[in-house]
Amino acid sequence: MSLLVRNLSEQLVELVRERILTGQVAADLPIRQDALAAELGVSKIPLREALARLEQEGLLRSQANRGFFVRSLSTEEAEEVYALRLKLEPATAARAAQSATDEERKLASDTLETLDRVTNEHGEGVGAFNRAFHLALLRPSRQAVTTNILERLHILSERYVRKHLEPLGRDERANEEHLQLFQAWLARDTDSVEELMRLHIVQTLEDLRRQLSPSR
Amino acid sequence: MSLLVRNLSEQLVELVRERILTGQVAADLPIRQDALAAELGVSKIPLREALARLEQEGLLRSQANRGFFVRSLSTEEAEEVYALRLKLEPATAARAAQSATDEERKLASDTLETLDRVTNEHGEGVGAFNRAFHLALLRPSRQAVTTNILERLHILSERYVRKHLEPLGRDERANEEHLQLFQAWLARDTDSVEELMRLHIVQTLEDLRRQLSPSR
DNA sequence: GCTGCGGATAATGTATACGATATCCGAATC
DNA sequence: GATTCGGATATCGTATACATTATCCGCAGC
Repeated sequence: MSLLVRNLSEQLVELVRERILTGQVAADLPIRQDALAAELGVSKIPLREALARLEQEGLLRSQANRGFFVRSLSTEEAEEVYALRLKLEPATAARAAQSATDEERKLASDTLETLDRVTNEHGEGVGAFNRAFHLALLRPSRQAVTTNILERLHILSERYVRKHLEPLGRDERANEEHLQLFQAWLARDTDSVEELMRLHIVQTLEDLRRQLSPSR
Repeated sequence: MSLLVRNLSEQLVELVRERILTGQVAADLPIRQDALAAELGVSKIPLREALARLEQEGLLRSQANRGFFVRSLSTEEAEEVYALRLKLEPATAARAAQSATDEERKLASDTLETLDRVTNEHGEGVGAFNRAFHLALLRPSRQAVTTNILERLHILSERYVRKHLEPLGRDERANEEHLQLFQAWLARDTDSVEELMRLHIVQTLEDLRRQLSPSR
C-alpha cells in the first residue's frame, strides 16, 4: 500500500482545498504564498505545486506575477456544474452498481455509515465524506476519466452546497436520499439507481436555486 | 492584454504536453526531472509545477518519491474519452453556434484557415491547431466548465489520433468534415452542427477502432 | 545458481536565497 | 483637488543547495 506515502504537495492540495470549500480563503484576492506557507509550516515550493493543481481543478485562477486567486462563485457556474452531473452521474452510478465487486460494495457501505455518523454529529468536513460516498458509488464503473471528471464536478458543487445549503438542515434530508439510492445500488437495480441519482441531483439543484435567486 | 505575460511553468506545460502527445517521452518510465530541466534550460521548480498540472490533465501519473510517469494508452480509455465527447460536444457546439459574436465567428474562421494551411503543408503540430479549432467552436457557448472538460478530453484523444491515425492520411479527410461542420456553425444551423459534430467524432472513433482492434 | 543484505549512487522533493515584477505611497505638477 | 511620476516595499517566481528516499550492484549465505 504505497498509496499511503504521499509527498507534501499532495497533502497540501487537500488542506488548501478544504479551506477553499469552507470559505476560509477570501475570494478574488491573491493568496499570500509566503504567509500561507509559513502558517502551514512548509515552504512555497510544495505550496505552489498544490496551488497549480487546484487551479487545474477549477477552484483557483492565476495571473502571471500576481499569484493565485480563489475563483468567485456564480449562478451560471452552479447551473453548469449540475447540468454536467445530470448528464454523467446517473449512468455512471448505474454502471458501477452492475460491476461493483464485493469489496467495492463493502467500501461503499462503510463510507455511507461514516457519512451518516458524521452528519448526525454535525461534525467537521461533512462535505469530504459526502464526496467520498458518491465516489464510492462511481468508481466501480471502471471508467477512470469519467469518474475523475465527476470528482472535479463534486468539488465544484460543494462550494455552493456549503455556502447556501449546509447552514440549513439540507444534510439530513440528503441522507434519506442517500440511503434509498444506496439500497438500489446494492440491489444492482440500475433503473432505480439512475432515477434516484437524477432526483438527488435535481433536488439539490432546486434547493440551491431557491437560495440563489431571491437573496443574491 | 496581460494574458500574453506567462510565467515559465505555464510555458513548460505546453512544451512538455506537446512532447507527450507526439510520443517523444517514453511511457511508463519516470521523467528525469534534472535532465529534462537542464535540456530545457530551466530548473526543476517550474518544471515540477508543469508536471503537476499535466498530472491533473490526465497525461501523467505520479508516485511519491519516484516521480512522474507518462500514462500508458489503452483502448478502454480511448472508448471512454470518445463516449464523453459524444455526450458533451455536439450540444455544446450547437449552443456556441447560437451565441457566438462576430468576433468569435471571425476567430473560428481564422483558426480553421490556419489549420487547413498547416495540414496541407504537413507541418508540425497539426494536433494543436486541430484542438484550437474545436475549442473555437465551443468557447462561445459561455460554458466555461464544460469547455474546459472538453479541452481536456481533446488532449487525451489526441494521443490516440497522433499515434494511430496521423501516419495515415486521416487529417485530410478530417478537414473535409471540419469545413462542413464550420459552415453549419456559421449558419447557426444548430441541428446540423449537432449531427455533423456527432458524425465527426463517431467516424474518428471508428477509424481508431479499426487501427486498435487487429494489430494491438 | 538464487536470494537477501548493505553500502554506494542517483533521483526526488523541499527549504533557502535572490532577482524580477507588481504594488503602494508621497511629492510634484497641472 | 486630481493626476502622474518615481522611489520604497512587498510579493511572486525561479535557481541553487541539500536532506530524504529509492535504486543499483557486489557479496555473503544457503
